Amino acid sequence: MLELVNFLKDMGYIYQGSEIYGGLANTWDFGPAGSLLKNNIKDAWIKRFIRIENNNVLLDSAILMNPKVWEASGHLSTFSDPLIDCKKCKSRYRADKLLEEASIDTTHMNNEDLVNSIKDNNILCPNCKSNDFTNIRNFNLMFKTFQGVTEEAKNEVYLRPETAQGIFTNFSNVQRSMRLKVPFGIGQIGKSFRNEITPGNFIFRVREFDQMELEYFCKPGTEIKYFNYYKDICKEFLLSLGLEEDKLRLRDHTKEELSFYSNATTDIEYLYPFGWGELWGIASRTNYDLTVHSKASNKELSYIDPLTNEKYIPYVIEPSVGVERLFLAILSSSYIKETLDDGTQRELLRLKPSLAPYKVTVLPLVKKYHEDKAKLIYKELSNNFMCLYDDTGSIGKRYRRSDAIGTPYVVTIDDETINNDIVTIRNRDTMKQESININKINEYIIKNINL
RNA sequence: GCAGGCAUAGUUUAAUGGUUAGAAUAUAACCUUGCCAAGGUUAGGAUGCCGGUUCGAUUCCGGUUGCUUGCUCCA
Repeated sequence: MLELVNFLKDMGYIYQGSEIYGGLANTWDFGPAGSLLKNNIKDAWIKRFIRIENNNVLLDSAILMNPKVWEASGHLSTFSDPLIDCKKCKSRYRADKLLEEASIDTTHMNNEDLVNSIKDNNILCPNCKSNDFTNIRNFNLMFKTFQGVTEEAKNEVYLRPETAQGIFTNFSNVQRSMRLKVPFGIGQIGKSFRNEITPGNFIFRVREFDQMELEYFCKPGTEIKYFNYYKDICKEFLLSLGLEEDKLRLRDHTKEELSFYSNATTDIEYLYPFGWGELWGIASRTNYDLTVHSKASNKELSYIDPLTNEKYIPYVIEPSVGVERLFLAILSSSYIKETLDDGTQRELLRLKPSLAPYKVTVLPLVKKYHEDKAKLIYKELSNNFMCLYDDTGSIGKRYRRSDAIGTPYVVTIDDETINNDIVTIRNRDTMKQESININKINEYIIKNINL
């Protein structure tokens, strides 16, 4: 993992956030190569879940929303933990967890009840066995900020902890303006923010992250069919991005584990360098979200079937994946240490060509003879792909550098190019070289890259 | 948030209470080279940050920040 982090920094993929000021915990910046890869991942998702699935559409809703949204969705109350500290040994616990461990039902308790119950039942600190606890402090996972010029409570707003609520609140707008018939889906890619207690594992758990969420609305009773359908295409999508089948597993949530609003949830997990971790959550959320928003806003959020005139609140299937987690999974599986014939090792990224930040590296075989022509070809190819130009060091070194950053093709310009317009193009995966006319380069690459 | 460990060029590292902190690799320039990390010359680049002890601190002490292992937690 540490090797990968260093390598990614070296290749311009990921740097630590605010590095020159000593960093800021768990923030990461995506460099030139990383930001291109991130965009390619998002493009691939849009292609598969919005373009190819014909009845799905895209949305880009605001990060800041009316606080009533979070009240209605339950995030203000249930998205927070009641934390208490032991005054003696400074250990920190969740008050409800402490009581539940003593088999006490906390379902309807507020903070005051929890404190009293801990006292009444003489619950001891599991660490030092004392019974001297602080009061409960609510730790809400949502970031709070202020809208407007004064920091008054009435202007409090939250950074969204998920993109989904922007979809639910726009359900009617989207359905009517695009004249959509159930079943249909609304997808969104955007930043979400969670003030996690314990972030870590590089970019796996961060406080600021990109989500790619789809809410697929369907008729009640058909949700399991679509739930299974999306489980399949999510997995198929991951395989198409180059993840290994034996590093993926589907894990169904048990009844106890299921969120209160869900009747089925499956996590697709990936075997990261640090172990198995959740990559993609696919949840059947019933009609919970639209129902609570309909009640809280006093707006009709149901759908009338145009054929049967049946009126219902649609059920929803939600496949939700974090871009950073997918990014890390893709890089983990493409990062390869290869031992060469002479015994030396090299590191490279064997990225799928469609995801590679740069598609072609253009090299003049000898700088002083071939530079002008090479630059001309580089400029021409840049009309169609992200390209890199490299004229420093030996030709072999430049081939290797191109491989390291994950570029699938190298075009080399030599005397043949100057005299006859013939270049050498080399494929990283097959290591095969071909001589082709400069007019055929575009065609050659498009043919081999599934854009 | 608690407890422990760690912190020297981009990376891997050496050394030291006292002269200019040494190397490898990477990077850049020039020469050479005509298809897979060749060679030569040269250049830039480091003791995380703040404070204390001391004539003098990268070294000792305290704090802080970051990383890391365990605990806690992850609707």
